[in-house]
Amino acid sequence: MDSPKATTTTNTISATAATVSLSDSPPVQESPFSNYISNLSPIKPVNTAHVAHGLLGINSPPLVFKSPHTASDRQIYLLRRFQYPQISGAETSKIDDGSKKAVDGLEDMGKSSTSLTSNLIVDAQKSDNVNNSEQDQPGSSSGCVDDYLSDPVDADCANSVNLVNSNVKKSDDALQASESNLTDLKIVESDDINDKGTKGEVSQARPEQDGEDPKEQPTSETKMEKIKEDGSIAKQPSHVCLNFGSDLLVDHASRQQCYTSGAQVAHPHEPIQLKTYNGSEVSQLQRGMSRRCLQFEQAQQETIMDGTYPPTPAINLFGSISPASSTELEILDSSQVELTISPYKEQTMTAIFSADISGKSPLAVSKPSGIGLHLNSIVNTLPMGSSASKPTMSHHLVENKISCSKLLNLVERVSITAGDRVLQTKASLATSPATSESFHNMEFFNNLQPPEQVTPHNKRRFSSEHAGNFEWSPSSPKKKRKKASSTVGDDCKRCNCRKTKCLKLYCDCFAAGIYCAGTCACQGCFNRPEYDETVLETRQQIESRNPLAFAPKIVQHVTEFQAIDAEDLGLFTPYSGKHKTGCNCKKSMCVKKYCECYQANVGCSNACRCEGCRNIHGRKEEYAMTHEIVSKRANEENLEGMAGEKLRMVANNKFLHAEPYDLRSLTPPTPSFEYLSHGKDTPKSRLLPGRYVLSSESDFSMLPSYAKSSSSPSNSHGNDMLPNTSKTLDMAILGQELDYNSTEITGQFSPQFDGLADFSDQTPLLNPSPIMMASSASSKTQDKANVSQPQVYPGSARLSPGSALCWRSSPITPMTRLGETKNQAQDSDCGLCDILEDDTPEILKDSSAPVTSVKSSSPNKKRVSPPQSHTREFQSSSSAGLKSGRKFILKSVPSFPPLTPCLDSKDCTRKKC
DNA sequence: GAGTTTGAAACT
DNA sequence: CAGTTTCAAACTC
Repeated sequence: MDSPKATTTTNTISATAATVSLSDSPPVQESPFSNYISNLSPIKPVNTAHVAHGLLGINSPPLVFKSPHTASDRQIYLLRRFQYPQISGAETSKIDDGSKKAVDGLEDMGKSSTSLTSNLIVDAQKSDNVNNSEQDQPGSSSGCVDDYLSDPVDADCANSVNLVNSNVKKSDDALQASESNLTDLKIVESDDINDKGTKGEVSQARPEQDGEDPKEQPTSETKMEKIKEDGSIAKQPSHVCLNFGSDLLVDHASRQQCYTSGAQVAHPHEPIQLKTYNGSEVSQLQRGMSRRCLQFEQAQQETIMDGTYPPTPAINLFGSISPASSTELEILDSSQVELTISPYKEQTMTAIFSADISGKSPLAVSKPSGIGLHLNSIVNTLPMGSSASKPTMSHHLVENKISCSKLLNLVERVSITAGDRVLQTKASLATSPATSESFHNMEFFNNLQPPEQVTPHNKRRFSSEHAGNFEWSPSSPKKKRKKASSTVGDDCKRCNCRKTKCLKLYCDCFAAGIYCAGTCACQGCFNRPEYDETVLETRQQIESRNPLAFAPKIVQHVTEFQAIDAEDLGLFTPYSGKHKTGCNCKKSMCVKKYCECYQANVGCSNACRCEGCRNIHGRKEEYAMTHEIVSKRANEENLEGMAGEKLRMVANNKFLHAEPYDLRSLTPPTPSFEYLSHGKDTPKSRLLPGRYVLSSESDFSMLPSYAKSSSSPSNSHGNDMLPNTSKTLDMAILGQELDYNSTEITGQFSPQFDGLADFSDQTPLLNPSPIMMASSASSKTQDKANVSQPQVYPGSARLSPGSALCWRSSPITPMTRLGETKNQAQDSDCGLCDILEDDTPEILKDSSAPVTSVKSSSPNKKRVSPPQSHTREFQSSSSAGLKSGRKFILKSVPSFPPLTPCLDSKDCTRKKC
């Protein structure tokens, strides 16, 4: 290394970077150094502006639209040049003349970028998602260098991306090539530094980097490090971002990156947008990080695009997909992701992001095609293989969270919200703080993915559908065949349809509102984005016949939390969920996957017409029993008027998430427990509790995916009142429900509960995620689950409101609904109630009304009227009242006394009875 | 991997 | 609404 030169150059560079950062982030370090540098380089101001552009640019279709940024970019570019030479070491002098040499630098950049990209690509390939995104981009911009030139910002981004990727991924090769790239990297770093300036603390970078990328740096990194040191800025951020991006596929990655700043992959398109949004918001938290992410992402995209794989090669993953479509899809996904992410992430994050996302979404919205997010599938998957689906979700979440936490300290929040898994993942990450986050992320992903092969999943999820069917169909029929197994990791379903063209409910994908993916072995599949119209039409037809056709079959009572925990523990908590329509098994005795209840890990309920039911998750008989018991309790409690108090409590928002847990623990004592214990398996005991006490919880859990987020908002209403919260959640969750609910509500819990629930499901939630976001992304635990699921769909659903794919999520107007949801709170409540009914109906219904089948009894009405009135009074604002009525009763028992005392007393009383 | 079984979805 | 057929997954060998 040219120590002297390098140092000087580095200093200058760092100074410039610092200045830039300063401009961006006012408070950033103003060391004499930076000042000096600032004085030296007039460019600084430009950079700052530039940065801003970059961020902004990110928002918009990233790479593709470069022109706008040119001016600022160029300036940056110049800076880069400076850095570039510096980085190279030999060319320190260039730094000063960087502007002059800009052209050369660009060329070099291009080369380096290409080399880097190639390297990166390799690494990226590791992270399929990243690659995919990148590839897509390439298609758009064939010439990296040119692109850079045209858009300095992009170039920077690309460079940064490359650097980041290299660092993060440790694709050593990339780094080597990066010498030339180093300049780029430096530029990026400078940006990072700027960001870091504020985040100096966060930057763990160096150590990590060094450790991570011993190879990489030979020159560039070392220089970079020096620069960073000089600037006292850590490079890590960039690295982090890279890492995240890679892991996260397109959407998630980008978003995550922004948030976490760690995402390696950075999906060119979406990520950028995300970053921009995030950046703006995040800026508050950590401007530097966000910016970096954004820039990096862009850069990556561009670099990827430009660099090595520009056009065709990139196609590898998505190649089949049309670039435009892919981009659009990605965008959509990103939007979705954002939504989902937000929920996953902490509320704070979510709140901010959600807002941003919403803003972004528009962009994404551009494309309705997307879609596919399979709320249904998700829902189904959760129950089915909660573990499987969750993992994926958790992964994303975790990743996102992780990055965020590190950067934003969101981790804690995440950990809280997230289930054990998240925590674990975080822990793992945390464990090796020194190591680059990217590493962690990488490892993390690897670990996570391995089981199910993240790449495929991710692909599906992210760009999923797009790529999916097209070229990917590598999956052997077996895979497809094994939905269950397949579902494991992915939430995605695989079908093997031959005659239905995947346009009937026979097709799991279609039924789940998801487009068939490449992993599907279907023949003559029309369930693809390409045939959106056909799909939508078909869906409409089916829905016309059966409005609930696409509604989730299973209403979950169990909270995701439970599921997650159970999974972690190896326990399977079953679910308090139940099959809406019930099964009709005659030979399988509900102990095989032929039985939808069993398949969903749900016990059979009154709705089932099965013969010789032996469902380990809960027998039909038991269900009835528990139902009765519950109903009785509820009635008693209701009578007591506990509900009223509880409602008040809820209003206070005192009880919230915690309660559910507590309730669970508490609830056990309740008769239901006993019953359950009888029931079948120990697990049941839990289940039952979940159903009863949890009813509220269960609601959460069920809703969680969608509603959970809402729960947070609902919190205000009063989480404590499980019912209330559940209601609110439900509301939020089911945008559709809201609509339906409203109608139903008016009707007061008309017997349609099932229908309602179904509606919620059916009606495309628009996007649970959006709802979640809007509602409140707060619910932590739920958020996780929710997030995971939502993420998948959100994008697809959103874009194509019409797209039935998302119907559950009700992609249609998630955002609007959100707002609506609140207003419609009442409606939502109804919807919630419906859901709840489905979920809790048993209990609640029983409690409130006869144990018999929900529909027949229309339990809602019974209870609802009285309690509702109360609830309404209390919570005039929200419609929760209706549901609250039911739930209140149930919940009231546990929640009240919160818990122990009351429960005990109650239990005792009950037992006595 | 092929064939059978099963139950939901679709049809009449 | 009930019965039958069709379908694809789940299961078995």
